Amino acid sequence: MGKETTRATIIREGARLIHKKGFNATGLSDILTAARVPKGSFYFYFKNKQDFGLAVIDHYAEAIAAMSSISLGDNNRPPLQKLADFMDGFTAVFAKMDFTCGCPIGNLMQEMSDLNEAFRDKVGSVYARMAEAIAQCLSEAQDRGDIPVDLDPTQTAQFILNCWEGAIMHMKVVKNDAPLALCKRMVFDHILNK
Amino acid sequence: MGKETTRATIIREGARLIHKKGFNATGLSDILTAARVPKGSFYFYFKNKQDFGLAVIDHYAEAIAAMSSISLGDNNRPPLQKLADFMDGFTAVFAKMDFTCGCPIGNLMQEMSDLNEAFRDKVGSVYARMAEAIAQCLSEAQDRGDIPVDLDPTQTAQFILNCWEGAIMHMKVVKNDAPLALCKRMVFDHILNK
DNA sequence: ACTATTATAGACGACTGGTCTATTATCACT
DNA sequence: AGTGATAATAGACCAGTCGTCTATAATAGT
Repeated sequence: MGKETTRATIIREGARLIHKKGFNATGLSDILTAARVPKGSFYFYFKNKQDFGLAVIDHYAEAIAAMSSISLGDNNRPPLQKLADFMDGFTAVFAKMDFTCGCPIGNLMQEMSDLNEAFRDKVGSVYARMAEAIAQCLSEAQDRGDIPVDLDPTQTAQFILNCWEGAIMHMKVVKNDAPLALCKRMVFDHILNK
Repeated sequence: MGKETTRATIIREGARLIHKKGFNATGLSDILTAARVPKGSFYFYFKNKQDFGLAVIDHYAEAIAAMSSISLGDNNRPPLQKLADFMDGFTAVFAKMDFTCGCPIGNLMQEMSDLNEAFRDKVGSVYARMAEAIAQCLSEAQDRGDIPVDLDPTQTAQFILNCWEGAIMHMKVVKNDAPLALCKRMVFDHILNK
């Protein structure tokens, strides 16, 4: 890979700032200063701020997919261990950021769903893909008899992801990993426990 | 009393708009136009926008407490029924708003925790009080032998509230009550089921 | 070497944000 | 009623917003 394109730099810096401060609280000037790209270039690469925001969501989706596949994609481990690794992996990432920022997709779901239909559609489909990845994992666990047969993998995955996002939200307030640890324990002890 | 209402009107309209669009996306002009209060008056009643925002959080706290006590405060019903009523009550409110807006406290937790320490402290304590109300209810249920003895009411309440907030967040994207219904079912079938 | 295209540069405008000072209306009390 | 204090309003103010525009520089294709 050669050097990063200007467009990619804008997206990367924009993603970082939007993750930290939210979409509306982040100005184009902030982003362009951070990316050391002049304002005039921005409108060469993007139609407007919304168009740019949608590209940032794609960036988040890729980052989350990459991060998730480290744990959920490791088929040398049993499915429930993959799910535990998934949670532990993200917990470690959040800890490294001092429990700030939270989930970029979750943040945009909250902030933008009622403000912008295009955002809502896009974050919704990213969220659905995250749930599918977990559902796939649960399905494998069920095939091996590791979790109860009466659990619907799709529904259960959806619930677990929602719990997890709720825990992340709470984490942003208390600034420690207790909500994440609690979520993991409750899910494994009471939902996935045979 | 007349002076009180002007201030109260600003808070009420501000709370409505901030609930709908978020704190940063809501301008003072929007609020003051809606409240039919001239712009100059605002800084007579509030020190600045942050000071105003904190007052709006208090307003939300009161509204949520009032709404919660309808269900959780009705001691003629068994505790688990109170919790079910609590969920059903909020589900009905959300349905009436076409599943927009979500939880005003949850929204501000997401949006403001990393932007403003005073907001973080205040929404955090409101959130804690919500969890305590549920914990109290679970404790009653435990005393009656309605839920397993090994459940810690405080921790369990925290988990349930986080799940619920995660479900609300998801609701805002899918625009139906499925995440709320799923949350209720999973909590009652797998966490509180003896 | 000479156009076309791609990309950079940043001034500029129309508008909105929150904030503040000056001014007017209202009230309590002699 | 007249006076002083307080309640409330009016609107100026400027920094900052997104977005547009024209001018310039670098690169590619013939």
